[in-house]
Amino acid sequence: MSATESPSPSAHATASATAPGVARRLLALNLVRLRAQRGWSQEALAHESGLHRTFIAHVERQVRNASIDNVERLANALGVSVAVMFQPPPDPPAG
Amino acid sequence: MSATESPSPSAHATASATAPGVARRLLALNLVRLRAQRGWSQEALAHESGLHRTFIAHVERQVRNASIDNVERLANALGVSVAVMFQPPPDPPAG
DNA sequence: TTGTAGACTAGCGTCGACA
DNA sequence: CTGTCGACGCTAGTCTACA
Repeated sequence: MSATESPSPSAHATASATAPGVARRLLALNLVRLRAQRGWSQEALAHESGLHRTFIAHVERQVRNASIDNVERLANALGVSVAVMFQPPPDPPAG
Repeated sequence: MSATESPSPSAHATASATAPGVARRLLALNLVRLRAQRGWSQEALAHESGLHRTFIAHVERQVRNASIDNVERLANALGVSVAVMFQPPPDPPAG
């Protein structure tokens, strides 16, 4: 592991990188969207994911930063992959 | 919001769904892979992501369940999207 | 049905040190 | 350079209750 060959990797903040909070937003957006597609209520999703109702509400409002373990549980309840939870919206409303 | 139209959505545990812990594993796998591609050490990635060295080590060993905010920071440091962190491996060595 | 507040527990995430 | 233990602060996550 000769990482010493690695030159100075920038500083520690790549401006071109993703903006902070996008993950939380994407998660919330996809969460509401997917949940609406199932026609489930927050309570239903909470039951399916085995989490609490208040927690689901907070995640959708982006007032809470969920952990991987729970994000996976949410995706699992929605029948989707964990990766799609952070996927950008399918496409904007064209009409 | 007439979620009442939604009948019994299974029970609460879809066996066909993703197995528990895949997210943690995928994150660890991609983390090591991406980090190796950059030729960075755990310490370097820790510096880039603004996180602690011990935390990076734990995540790679799957002994820790990181939160979205930190996963995004990791992906950010690696210059990739948060979704790719949970993406399955490209493909195994065919040789 | 959903949002929010308050209190509580469990675990995340940091730091320092050693193998 | 990397893995791991001990201690500590902070907040994720739960539960109850009200608007």
